[in-house]
Amino acid sequence: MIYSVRAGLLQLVLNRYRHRMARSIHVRRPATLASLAAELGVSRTTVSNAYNRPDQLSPELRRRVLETARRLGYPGPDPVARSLRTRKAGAVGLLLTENLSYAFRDPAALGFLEGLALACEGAGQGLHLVPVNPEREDVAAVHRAGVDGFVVYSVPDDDPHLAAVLSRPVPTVIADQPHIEGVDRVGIDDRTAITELAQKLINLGHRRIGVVCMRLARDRNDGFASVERQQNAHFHVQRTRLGGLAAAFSTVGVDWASVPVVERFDHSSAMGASAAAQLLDADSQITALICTSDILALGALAEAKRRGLRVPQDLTVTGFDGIIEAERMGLTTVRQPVLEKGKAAGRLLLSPSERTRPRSITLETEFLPGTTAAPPRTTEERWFGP
Amino acid sequence: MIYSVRAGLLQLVLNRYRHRMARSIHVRRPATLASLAAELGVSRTTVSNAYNRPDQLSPELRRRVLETARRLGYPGPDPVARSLRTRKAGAVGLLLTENLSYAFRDPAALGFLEGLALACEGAGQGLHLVPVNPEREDVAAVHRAGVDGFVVYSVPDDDPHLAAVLSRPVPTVIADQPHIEGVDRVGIDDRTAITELAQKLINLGHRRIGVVCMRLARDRNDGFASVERQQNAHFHVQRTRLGGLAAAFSTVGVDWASVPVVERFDHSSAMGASAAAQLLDADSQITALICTSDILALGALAEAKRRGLRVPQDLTVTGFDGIIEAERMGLTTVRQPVLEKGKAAGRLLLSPSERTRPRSITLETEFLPGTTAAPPRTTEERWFGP
DNA sequence: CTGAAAGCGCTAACAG
DNA sequence: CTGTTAGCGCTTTCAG
Repeated sequence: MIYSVRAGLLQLVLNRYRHRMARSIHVRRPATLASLAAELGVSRTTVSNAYNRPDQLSPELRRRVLETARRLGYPGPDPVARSLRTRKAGAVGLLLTENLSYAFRDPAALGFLEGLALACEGAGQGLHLVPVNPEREDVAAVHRAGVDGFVVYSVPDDDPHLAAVLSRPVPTVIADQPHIEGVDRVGIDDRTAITELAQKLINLGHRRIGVVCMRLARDRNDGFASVERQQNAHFHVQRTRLGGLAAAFSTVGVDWASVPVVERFDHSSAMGASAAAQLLDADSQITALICTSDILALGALAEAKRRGLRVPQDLTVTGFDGIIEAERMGLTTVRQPVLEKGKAAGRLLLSPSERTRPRSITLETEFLPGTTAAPPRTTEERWFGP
Repeated sequence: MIYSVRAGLLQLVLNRYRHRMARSIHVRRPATLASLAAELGVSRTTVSNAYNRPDQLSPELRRRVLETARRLGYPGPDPVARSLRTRKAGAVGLLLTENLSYAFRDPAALGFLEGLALACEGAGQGLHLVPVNPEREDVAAVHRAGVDGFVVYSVPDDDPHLAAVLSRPVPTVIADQPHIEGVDRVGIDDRTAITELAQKLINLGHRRIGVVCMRLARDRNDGFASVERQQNAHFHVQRTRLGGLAAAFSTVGVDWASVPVVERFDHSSAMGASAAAQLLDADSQITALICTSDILALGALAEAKRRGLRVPQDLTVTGFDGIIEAERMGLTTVRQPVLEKGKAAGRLLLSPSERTRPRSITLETEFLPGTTAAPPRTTEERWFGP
């Protein structure tokens, strides 16, 4: 069986290797490029060339070098030493706000990650996920990362990890937030996108609204957010979306200070549901719930259902992002091209960075009408039916 | 506003930094630990200590060092040089079969990734995703990765990247497949799990079955898989599951050679659907479709629906993995703890590797009855209704 | 096609 | 608490 043969071969290679290692550990001298050269009686350059520039030596000699390498258990040039010498690590670092694992839960972050991975793959670059332990502020991990550049995905303005990244002498691209002058950026026009959405609701007649948003700062505040807190939010995206809503609704006479905005630290649909509940409990006359993300909106939808409120007849709910699940549910939302965003970030970082930096890429968003927005019911309808 | 103040500060730091860089690029001599020491009139050790062992020098001197560093635009010890010296990269490499981006599509792979990321995070280690361009066999990326160890996730027996990983003198853990003697491993007992599932179907009375499986080798074969191909499959997991099914059904007199097994190269529910169609077209008397993954099973479910076949009354469908979507659909399947698997892989790699290697961790699986399996209809029922 | 020289930037003993 | 000494393992001109 072919399989057996191949597996057997692999096993063989492996055993031989382990054997060498066991010995080298003992001898305390794992083969190195220099020792290999010595053994062969050639210069280090030649051995190096055997690996990196096959055309720089005779096939015969190259064969001999490689053969001897195998015999001595030399695993090829050490990547770290090579990186030090060439000043190239062959990898880009990725910094995320949350636990690494958070990114694997949020569809929008996942889309971004996929796009970025695609770009890296295309360029043969590794993707180094920087471990950010949310408990202790372990900025050290940023300094330890051997990478040629960083992509920073959606962090607060005052993130210490971001500061650490910027202090490193490598190119950096920030996705979404924060906006920092002089640093390459890729994102969307949050202001325009949220304004369009707000206008739709305004046109439908909504004036009494409630807002559910993501965390506004690094401190946890699961509850109402004052106007001041909104304006001082450390997350550019949330700040802009709230600001856009405020501006839009103000034009039709809504006093923003009277609009309840509920914030949630953790980004999950369960939090969206509890936030919606808090809003509805505080003011049962609310006709529309505007959520700054689809995840939260999905939770709001669930809460509405739990209360027996029909959407959109009794309550309008909107989201933001355009994740597949939202689309499947017919959520009224704004779609942003997350995959493209990731690719663009990668391209920006890996492209031959001309001296024309900083560069900024703003991707298009699209309003998705969905089926969860409708004109508000009048008070009468509320009591006596449509 | 606090925000403005902080943002302003960051901006300041940044500008100063860019300024230095612009200059250093010109001078062609970015500050280094040595130059900093010279400037300060102290030894390199002292500067190094200022960063790595704060308790080894007076607070005052340390302050001076750090202050001068800032002034000179010294970004702190170069991570690559440090890695070369300390022989620690502070990161683990992850090798996946497919495009990096594939992992972000498959819920099972994603769960594994999350678990692994969690483990790395906990240990303050970075996670270096190795770029595997499926087109060209770019084994070089494996050699270029500056990591302290590798986790290999579910690759074929003869994967050249795996061979490259094993040739590197760092610890390695293989998740799922292949099984290689002498290499640490974490996985499940596929044989037992699939046997339990097969037994359930057998007990329900199924004898005429069809099987949908994932790719069996590195070459594309979207169609029926001969028994020989099944036995020679280069993917241990698929080989074992098919083998388990064959053994179980043979005990009740089913001739495995007569059981149609359809293979699909790409792992998607669309492929599951087309495979199911192929099976049903070939033999309309099939009473149960056994799929070796939930993704494929979900597709089979869709195809059954498309044909107006009721599940489980007209057709039994089973999966494998226990992804959330499958659970939501009530799929009869086997759940495996993917998150735990990832964590275990990370722990295994990062734990103080005693000389008791190789180690192997086998995680428990759980049969999920679901609602997509039922006794087959008799031929009479098929024609005349229940 | 091959070799000699010159570090890349840093840390780790081990003495003071 | 501070400095001296020695490389980590490799690539890269620049000559032969």
